[in-house]
Amino acid sequence: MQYKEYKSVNYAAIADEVLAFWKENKIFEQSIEVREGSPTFTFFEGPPSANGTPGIHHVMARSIKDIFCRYKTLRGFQVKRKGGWDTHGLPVELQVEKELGITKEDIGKKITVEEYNQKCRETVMRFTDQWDDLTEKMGYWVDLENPYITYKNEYIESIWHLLKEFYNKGLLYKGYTIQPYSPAAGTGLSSHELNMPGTYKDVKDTSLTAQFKVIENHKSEFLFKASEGEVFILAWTTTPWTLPANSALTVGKNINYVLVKTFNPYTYLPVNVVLAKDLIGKYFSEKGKDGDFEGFESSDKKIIPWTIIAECKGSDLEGIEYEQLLPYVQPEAPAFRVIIGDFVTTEDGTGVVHTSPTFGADDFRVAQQHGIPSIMVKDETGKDVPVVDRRGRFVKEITDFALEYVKEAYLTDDEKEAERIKQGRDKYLSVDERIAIKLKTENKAFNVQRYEHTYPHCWRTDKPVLYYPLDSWFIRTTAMKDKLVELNKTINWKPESTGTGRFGNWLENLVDWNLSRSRYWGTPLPIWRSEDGEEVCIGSVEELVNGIKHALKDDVLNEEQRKKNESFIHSFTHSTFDLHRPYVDEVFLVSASGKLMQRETDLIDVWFDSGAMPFAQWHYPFENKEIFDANYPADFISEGVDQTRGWFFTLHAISGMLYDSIAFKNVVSTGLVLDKNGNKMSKRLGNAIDPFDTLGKYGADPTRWYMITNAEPWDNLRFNLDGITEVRNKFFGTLTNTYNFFALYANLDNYKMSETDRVPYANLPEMDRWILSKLYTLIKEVGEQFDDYNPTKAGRLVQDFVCDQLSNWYVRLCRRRFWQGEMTENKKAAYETLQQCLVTVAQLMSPIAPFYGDWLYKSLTDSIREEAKASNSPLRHESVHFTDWPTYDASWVDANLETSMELSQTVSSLIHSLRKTHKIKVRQPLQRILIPVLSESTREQIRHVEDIIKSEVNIKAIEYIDDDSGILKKKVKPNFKALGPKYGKDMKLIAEGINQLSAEDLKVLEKEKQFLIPNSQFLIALEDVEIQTEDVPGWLVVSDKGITVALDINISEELRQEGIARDFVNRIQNYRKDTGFEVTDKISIKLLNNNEALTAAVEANREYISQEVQALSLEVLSESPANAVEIEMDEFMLVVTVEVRA
RNA sequence: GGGCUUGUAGCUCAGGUGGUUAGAGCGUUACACUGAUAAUGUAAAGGUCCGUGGUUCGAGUCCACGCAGGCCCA
Repeated sequence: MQYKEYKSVNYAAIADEVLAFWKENKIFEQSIEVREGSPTFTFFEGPPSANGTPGIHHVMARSIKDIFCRYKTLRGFQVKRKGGWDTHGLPVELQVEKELGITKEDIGKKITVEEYNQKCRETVMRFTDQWDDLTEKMGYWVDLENPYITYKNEYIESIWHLLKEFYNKGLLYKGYTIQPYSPAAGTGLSSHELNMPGTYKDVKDTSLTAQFKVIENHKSEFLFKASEGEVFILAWTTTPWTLPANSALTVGKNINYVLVKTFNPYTYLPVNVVLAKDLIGKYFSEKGKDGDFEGFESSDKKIIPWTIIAECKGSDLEGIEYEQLLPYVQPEAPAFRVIIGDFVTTEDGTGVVHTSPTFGADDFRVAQQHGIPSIMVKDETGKDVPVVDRRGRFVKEITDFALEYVKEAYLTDDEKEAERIKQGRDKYLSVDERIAIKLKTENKAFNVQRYEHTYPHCWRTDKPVLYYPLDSWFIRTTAMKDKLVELNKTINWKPESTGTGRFGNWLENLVDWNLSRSRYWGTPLPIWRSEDGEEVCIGSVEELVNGIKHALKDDVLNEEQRKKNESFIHSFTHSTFDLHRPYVDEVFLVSASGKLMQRETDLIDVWFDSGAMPFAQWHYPFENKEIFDANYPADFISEGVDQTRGWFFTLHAISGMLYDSIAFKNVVSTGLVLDKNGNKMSKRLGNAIDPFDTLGKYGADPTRWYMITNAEPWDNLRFNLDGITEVRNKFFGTLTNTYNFFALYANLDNYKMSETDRVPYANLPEMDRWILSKLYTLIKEVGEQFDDYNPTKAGRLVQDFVCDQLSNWYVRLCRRRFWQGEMTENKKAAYETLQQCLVTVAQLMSPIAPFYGDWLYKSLTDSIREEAKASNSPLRHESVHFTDWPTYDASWVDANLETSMELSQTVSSLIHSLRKTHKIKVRQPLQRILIPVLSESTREQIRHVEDIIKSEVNIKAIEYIDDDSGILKKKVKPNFKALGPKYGKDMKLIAEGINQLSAEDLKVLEKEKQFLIPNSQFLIALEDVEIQTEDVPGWLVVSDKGITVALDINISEELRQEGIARDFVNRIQNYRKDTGFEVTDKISIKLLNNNEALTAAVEANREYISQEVQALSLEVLSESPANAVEIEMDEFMLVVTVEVRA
């Protein structure tokens, strides 16, 4: 037996079987070895974190990665894919804390940093077994023998090298970010701490709407033209103490603003103010609208008149300059202008946001984007500091309020009393209140109110937090923004919108990358600093060790520091050192001027870890320079679209900024895997799908095929197990059936393919040429889709070919060729053609369904492997994954033939439809069909496939009628596409005219190629209409896709008898099968003559019947034969004996 | 609140540059076929193309504004 036959197929079992084969023969390793010396195709693995268990979405994401690596291997590239593990970061820390029952506060108290980090290191790799298992079971080929692991010293050393590069280029600097800060506790608060219950409290604060006086110039001209006198922009704040630090006003680009003429409610001076149109009602009463301006001065001033004198968009206000509101401290660069921000709303205030980059996170970001400086003062060491100190007090430069707490809550009762006496008032007035008073008197306040809102408080001191600038280390991405934007344009994004939209916008609005994290488990920032700002950035372990040695020579260090340094040197010489905290914190260096330098305690953002992987995975530049050079940048990466600002960005930023290169050429950003109802999967909700269960039950191939072909990778996938069942039955079932059909008969015929001895094209039957034409077209299109990184379309093409063309048409129509007669050339051609189709399908599908593809390939070709090896022909490979992608050969493609076959399919379908409506079953032969054809080429195309149509629908003859026959009725339809551009508005008239054309008119049109629509001046051309045939009088007619078919349903006696004979054959065949006869058994039949019509039909078709059922004799008896059985036929009762003849 | 994205049959999805009757598979129903048979074929039913406006002779397709879901960011 050349070909294995399979009774029932379990796709999970196939995967297991093939996996065992892969493992035993190291097929993955070989698939890389066989391409040694070929061009490389580089893939970067975005590392998963192994501290969680894998989910079904990982199967999806990794299938995408796997597909293109396999595809490129087939295309002749060597594809190395190094696996990796992401090991640092907050999730690991949180998990450890949860398991130990501790909080961040306890680190260094209940548990040492050393122990804590040790615990993290153990935890993070806890689930690697599960991950490895999934990787294997889903058929993902990635090198897990030598993965990169981000916590390794080598990895960290590479990162340090990169950081030093940034440092040397002046792109790594110490700045600040705005973070929640508790002056009372003297510490920053994490978002976690801010989210603790009870931190947000309702408080009443003094809110203030300030008037910012606009400077008249060309930008603001339109405001002054519309008004007389001074123009102010109104901005609202609940923290008046931040006003001395104001350096910009932010408006919303699309918000509508108005200029209102009115009076200041405190000074009663005439003013013109700008605010959002939607918020007019908050500041002005309806009574004062368009009120009496003239009489205001002499009135009781209870109703302030106002009127709108101009309107504009926020974008019109951009760039307008204004006078500094509280000019205590001058900025170092031009400030005080209107900028655009996306966080402005019209829910509160005036639709204009007072912007202070030192005391607001949004403010900081938007100011940085627009190059607006912060209001800062120099401290005693010359360092820039904000106008509020770390205890929450104004600095001395804010003269009116020097050294006063900005929040009343920071004062004790005693302090308050002392202040009250100093102020000389009955009651202590807070800084906010006194700023309000000051502004009121200076005609700079438009509205002052007590305002109740919720505000976060420090969970330890219960005092309000400040948003305050805290030290942070940054990478100056803004300096290289243009370059990053330019480089991005050379990346092929799938889908494009992620690249231009989400990623492109992100780059356009770039702010400096904040690297600092105040944590314990991560890559330490390799910067050592002295108290007065001398610093060194360490770029390698060697540098560090040299630095330590140098420090030890000096006498700056104390005894303990020396000891710790020596301890590090000791661990280094014994190769037990660790670049994590706390060890690196215990390294003390000495600056050039002989000052002690300690490490900045920050860790770096874990995203830098993953973005550094192109370099760090190879320990570059300390090792593997050649490998790195050959594998940079990546040809292809793929991750979830949520990584756009994560991994995609960090890869891009590091490569772009340091090496002026993109990090990846092609990127597929994938969507989410949702549950079948479109909800996010989560273990908590219990709607998560277990990947191991799924793979075990359905097999990796149907699972992967379903995920890939159901939705394009970048769309969200609604994951439904029923979908896998469908794919399994429809696609894999059909394909396996087709293979089994091939194997069954090939084995019976003892057929064995040869790669060289093939039936030449000239001798191939039409059917074979057709399916091969389809096959070559398929090869081309599938390749194009894979090249375009669209696996969905590639898979769907393969699926359609297998189900619709190969199985439902080629095999179904060619069945006889396989089972009848001796091994003729025709039969040989059928085997060869089918086998070629199947082998090719195995190749084309193998990137998506790697186990099944290999299984199919091997089932089809194992029997000739030895010969193929000997002759070094294409099928010599043990695995489909070593083969070469089939070459597209246009000479096999016959478009004309493909059209013909489509016509035959259409015509057959039409006749089936007619038969059905008239309840004439296919087994009843009919005499003829009539096909009206309007062109000779159509006639030729149908004639080509006449035999196929005839046998498919069981008719004797096909006749054609054309114009000359005179019986053809034609229908004419307007061709809108052609008419539209010519006539436009007159379309309706013309369409009506065309629909009313008579048969005679049509004739004229066809003859003259043009026609004047009656009662109009519209001269239409032949191509302006579509002419179709409609009716054949006296026949049963149906049309579709421009083809009309008429069926002759007269059943002659002869046809009727043939129909009966076919029915008879059918019953005998069923009987043979039910009784368990072998396919090759010859039989004898005895039939009781109990009906003349039946007997006559049998007699008339004796030869046909005998041949079909392999009867050596067929007797009609007048008496019931011995051991007769009764078989029902539509109108008859067969009484027969059917016996095997020896 | 902002950016990106999705919305077509009960379900999952197709529907270049606008062209008048919007398709496929699954599911449902009916019928047929019967040496691929735990397979296969044919057909029927099933649609406010998310909504509202607009552009156009003509809109599922283009534009605007909404609604609903998703992701990321605030």
